Amino acid sequence: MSRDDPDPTELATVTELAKRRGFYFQTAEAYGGVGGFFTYGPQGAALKRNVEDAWRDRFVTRAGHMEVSAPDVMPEPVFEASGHLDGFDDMIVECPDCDASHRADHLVEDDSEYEDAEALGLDRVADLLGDLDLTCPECGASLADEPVEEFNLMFETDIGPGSAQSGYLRPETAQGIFAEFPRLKQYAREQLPFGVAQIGAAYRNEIAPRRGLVRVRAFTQAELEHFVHPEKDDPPLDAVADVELPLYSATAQEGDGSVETKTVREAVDDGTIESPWIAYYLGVARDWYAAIGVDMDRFRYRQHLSGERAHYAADCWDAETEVDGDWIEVTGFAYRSDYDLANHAAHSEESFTVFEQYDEPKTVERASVDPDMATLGPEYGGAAGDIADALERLAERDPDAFDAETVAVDADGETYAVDAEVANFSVEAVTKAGEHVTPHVVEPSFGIGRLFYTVLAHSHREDEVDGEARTYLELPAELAPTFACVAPLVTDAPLVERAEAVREELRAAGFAVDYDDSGSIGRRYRRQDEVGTPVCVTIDHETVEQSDHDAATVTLRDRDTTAQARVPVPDLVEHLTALRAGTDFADLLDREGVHEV
RNA sequence: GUGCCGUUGGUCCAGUGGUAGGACAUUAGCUUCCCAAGCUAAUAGCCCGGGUUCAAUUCCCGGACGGCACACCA
Repeated sequence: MSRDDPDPTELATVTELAKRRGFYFQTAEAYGGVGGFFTYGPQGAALKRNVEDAWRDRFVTRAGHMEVSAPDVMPEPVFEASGHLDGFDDMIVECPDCDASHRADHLVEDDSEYEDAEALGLDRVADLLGDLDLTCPECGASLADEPVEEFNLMFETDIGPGSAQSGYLRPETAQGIFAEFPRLKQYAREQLPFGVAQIGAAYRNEIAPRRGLVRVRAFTQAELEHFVHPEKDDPPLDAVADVELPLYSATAQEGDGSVETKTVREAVDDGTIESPWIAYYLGVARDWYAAIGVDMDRFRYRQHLSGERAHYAADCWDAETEVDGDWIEVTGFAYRSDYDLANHAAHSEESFTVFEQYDEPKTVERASVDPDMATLGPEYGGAAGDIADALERLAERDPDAFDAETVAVDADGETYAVDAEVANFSVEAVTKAGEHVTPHVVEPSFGIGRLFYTVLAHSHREDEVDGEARTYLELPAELAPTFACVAPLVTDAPLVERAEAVREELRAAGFAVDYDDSGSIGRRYRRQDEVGTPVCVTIDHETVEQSDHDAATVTLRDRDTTAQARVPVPDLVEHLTALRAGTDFADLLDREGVHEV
């Protein structure tokens, strides 16, 4: 399957397999189901966990970053600061004739000079619909007197009894990192750069959940917030310089261009990717996607068009995979500058900067005042405080003003002539040890559910074995929910006993092992194939008859090729460990004690 | 959220104004003994609420859920 050959039934195939084999299914089906919510079944939960572990391994452990776990519910002020409370609001107006609903703010923007109609508020936008004589784009009916309703994509909840405090289910995990930045920077000893990751649930009350796991109301995100110095930190580009990226640039999307493959280095040098940090992560992520089983023929990086880019993001790329004939966004890579930290700093009392010490302290001359409030207070009453502040600003701006007998300052709209002596003006040498820096943020934000869905779809295979149709999941061994299935060839007591012993041994060694002694061996192999179990271990008569019990051999059967090899039982753990780490089944045959069947 | 279509064992489907049938799957037994074989048997279903009717899984209305299109996707 390639992008030239989309399969419109892929969604149906994956959904059917998912339900039947316990990967995922709709939540609360017993109660009619609920839109946009899915429950991961036994195989799915294991596969999802393995995807998360693979992500953690690559983007946290190997990168030396830290991982945190914040609550799903955060208090309202967090989302006031992040902009979600306003920005996540949609202003909806319904057409009285055809019932189509539209974004009222967009209609106003299209027909007026306003660029951000949402900021005008509900009432004003409702008035504008009438003032501008706006009509329904669908049927042309007048929208003049229609009510404009607010729809917030965040789930709201009350914290504590009564209406004490409002909280929201987080619409992205990122804010749980930004809001805790003051603590996290302490932990990182204020040393840039450092990265903080989080894997967790996020919630959006989508208007129209769609297409299985693609658009849901509760989903798992894996986000990394890499805090870097705005000028001084550069990514280790050399590590990924030669990684080839399928890039679908904004220019290509606007013209008749197509996906162009460039190395990370080329894309940075020719300016296709503006931010070296983003380029770095596109490179790291590309190899990671390939490793977890994303089909690279059905993968691309798409640059955001200028219109869809958030205003704070200098450069923004999405990783997209093709499933069921459509491209879906699985990761967003954004250079968020200091947008988030600056906003939290403005809304809270905490400091969201790190203190960067100079190599050498710098001494600068600074003019300052120390107004004599005992004089100012009685003389100017309530204005005294503002006058003192004004004097201070004036000292910084225009120190010469204090040379005169009296100083003129503006406060509260009036000009006051203050005795220069009362201001206590002085110029002193101040030693600066460093400065406060608001870090910039590089954010790769992964949608685990969509990746999970992509991996399922892209690993799905159909072939024929001995004239019989077969379906299997070609999952990377590292990701397989069940790693091995142990099976007695037939249900004779000695074979069953031996098989159970092997099963226990492998489980004790840390493998996810299934056991199956039902029906014919072929049927059992097919069952495991369907959930992507990489290897089956079969105990046969030969196993129990072999005189040297410790050297008895079993059959290993490979999922992808159905090839078989005989290996001694004592070597099983070693061989399976190698397979799980990515060794090819064919390479097992070169190992001592192993032979082909 | 709007429009169209749909919802029948675990899964995929057929069908009916008098409460249902297949295929696959599952379980048990026989058989077979390294790739979904065969035979026998068993388990298991009409999305929810209201209406029309002697009788509704079937017809009508509403809801939930799903698919497609449009809208939406910070």
